[in-house]
Amino acid sequence: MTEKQNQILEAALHLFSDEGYHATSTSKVAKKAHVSEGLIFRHFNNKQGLLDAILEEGKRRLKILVLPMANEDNPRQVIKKTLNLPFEINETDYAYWKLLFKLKGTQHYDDREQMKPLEQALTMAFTKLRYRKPELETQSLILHLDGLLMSILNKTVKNELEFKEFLMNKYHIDV
Amino acid sequence: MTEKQNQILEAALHLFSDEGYHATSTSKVAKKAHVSEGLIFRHFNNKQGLLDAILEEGKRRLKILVLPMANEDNPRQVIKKTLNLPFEINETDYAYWKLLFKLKGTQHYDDREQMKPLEQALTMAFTKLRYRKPELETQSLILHLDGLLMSILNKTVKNELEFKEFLMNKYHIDV
Amino acid sequence: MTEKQNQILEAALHLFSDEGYHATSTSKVAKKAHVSEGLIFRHFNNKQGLLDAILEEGKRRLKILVLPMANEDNPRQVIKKTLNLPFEINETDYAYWKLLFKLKGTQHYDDREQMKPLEQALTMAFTKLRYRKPELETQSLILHLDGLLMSILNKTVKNELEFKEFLMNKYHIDV
Amino acid sequence: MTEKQNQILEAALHLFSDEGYHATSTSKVAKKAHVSEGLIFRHFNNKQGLLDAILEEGKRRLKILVLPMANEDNPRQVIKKTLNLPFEINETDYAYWKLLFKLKGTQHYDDREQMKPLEQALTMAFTKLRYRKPELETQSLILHLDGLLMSILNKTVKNELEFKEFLMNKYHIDV
DNA sequence: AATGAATGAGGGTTCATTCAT
DNA sequence: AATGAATGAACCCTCATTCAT
Repeated sequence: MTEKQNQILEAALHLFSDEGYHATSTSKVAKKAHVSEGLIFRHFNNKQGLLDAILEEGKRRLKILVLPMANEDNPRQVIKKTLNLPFEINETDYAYWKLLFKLKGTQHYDDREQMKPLEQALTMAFTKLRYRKPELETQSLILHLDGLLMSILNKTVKNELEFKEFLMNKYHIDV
Repeated sequence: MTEKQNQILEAALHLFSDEGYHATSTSKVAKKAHVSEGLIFRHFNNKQGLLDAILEEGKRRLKILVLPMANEDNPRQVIKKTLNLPFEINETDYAYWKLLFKLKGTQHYDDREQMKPLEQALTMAFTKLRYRKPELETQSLILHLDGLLMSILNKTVKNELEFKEFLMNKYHIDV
Repeated sequence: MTEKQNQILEAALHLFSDEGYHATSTSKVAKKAHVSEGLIFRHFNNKQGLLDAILEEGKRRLKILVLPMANEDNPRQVIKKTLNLPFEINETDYAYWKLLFKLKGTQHYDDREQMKPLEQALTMAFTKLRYRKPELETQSLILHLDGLLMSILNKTVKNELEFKEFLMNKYHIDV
Repeated sequence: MTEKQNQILEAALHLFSDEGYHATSTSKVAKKAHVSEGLIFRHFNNKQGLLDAILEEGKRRLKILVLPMANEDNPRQVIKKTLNLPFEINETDYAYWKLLFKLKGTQHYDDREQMKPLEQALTMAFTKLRYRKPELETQSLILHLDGLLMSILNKTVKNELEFKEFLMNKYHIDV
């Protein structure tokens, strides 16, 4: 992965995630990456190939993000870390998430595969904590997270900290 | 609103919501609506105008969807109806929601305005039911709903009925 | 067939036949036809479609060119008219022939179909004139014609009239 | 002439002659020659230079092909060898001829220079054989040959052997 | 109101060519 | 000599939009 390839990926990631895939022209990407337009096609074949490369990298990052939960034994810690996730998202991951949400339902990209370990960890945690329906509990928490994340990405959440505390309380977790 | 105008709006709604605004050309819309391309511009000025008209209609529908909750006095009924919302979505509204989710973060369309009545109704309900933090409870429920709706629109929900029951139980509501 | 469509076809015919299909850009065609580039694609779908339309018209013209021979009973007249063909080619047909020769071996365009009537007429004529091997005689004459035509199109023939007379003599035909 | 230069020339020859000069990209040539694209330009300056080199080699080969006729004293042998020419073309020369026919009328390449010796030999032969118009006879035979060659290159000749015999007979030559 | 021909800007992509290594 | 990254112009084509009818 050369320097210029990274510039292209970075520029494309931000443009795609801000304005959308179809609304972003390859020439805009080239300009933002300070690179000739032709270079994009030399390295990624075509625009879709560029998107694919970005999504592949996104998968990698998502896997890493989910790792701490999968490796955690303490059930309350699993839930706590999960709830913390949307609030501790960093600059670059931020863009990946935004892009993923935008592509949902159009591109054939399935993030559930990456989510599997998280689901399993959560179900295990809820089981240990003797919740009555651990699978549904997991499903519910993940949907909650999805909505929350989307809301954070669109900057429509006001009282972040207070709300996080509230969620923790719901699952009887000390902050 | 003439017959042809409706054909255009309908065609555009489904194309925009399925493939996305930028991925849909006005010529595709015209073809699907069995109408000349020029007519779109006569009636809606430009492509953005077409989208605006659709969103306006979406607002109207959203308002109607939210009405039953705003008019309900019984707090448990408010919550119940709210939770039922994503499971009872009809064919056409379906497309509107999908479109709205796709536009989130790009188009300057604020659906919170339409959601206000629902928020108020829920906060009122949670207050009546003596929840400790009614506002946060409302926020949480709405995020939950958002995630759920998105998941339904992308057809990634399996056990719909069971899950609905589970949610109702969370809020101590009989089905 | 509108006026502008004709302008496009004409411009393309001459450019394709002078410089070659691949060496001619659609923008050059548009410029020469005093027409916007987009119009080419509206009317002919794509560049290949433009070529196809030209070839179709070429077929039509070729058919007409061959008609007099097919309808002639007098065998010597058949041969005479055939030999006259390459010398009496008009301005526009000229371009068609040139194009056809350039496409030979690349494009899947078979002009033999159009040549069939000529072949039959010639074979009939040679039979009537009691040539020993009429089919081979026909084949030979047509190849001769091909070479001659190609040479004329490339302007490498000097003594046209004298040469025509010579050919006529070969087949014992009075000029 | 290094090994790689030859690979390039060979690859280019076949691609140019099969698909045409303009339809063949330098990258395709590089790939087929198992050579980097840059090398083409180091050795041949530019694409046109590559074509020129091929044509130069073609001239050389044409000269050799024509040599036996120029050196032949027996007039019937001159004609016989000439008529045999298109039927005995070898694999590589095949490609050269095909390319030459494709370039006719576009590139400024004059093969008549190379044909001169053949023309002279033929004219001499026809003179010796007391044909009435040796020059025209030569011209006719060469055109015939051209048409025949083109037809062979495009694989539209069926009964090669029979036809060759027929031609020989025309010039009273025993096979 | 409605059509569809026509436009010109911009789309993604390929091209011949250059340059640092 | 040889590579392959990099360029920018040009390629074919699609787009939103306008206009005459």
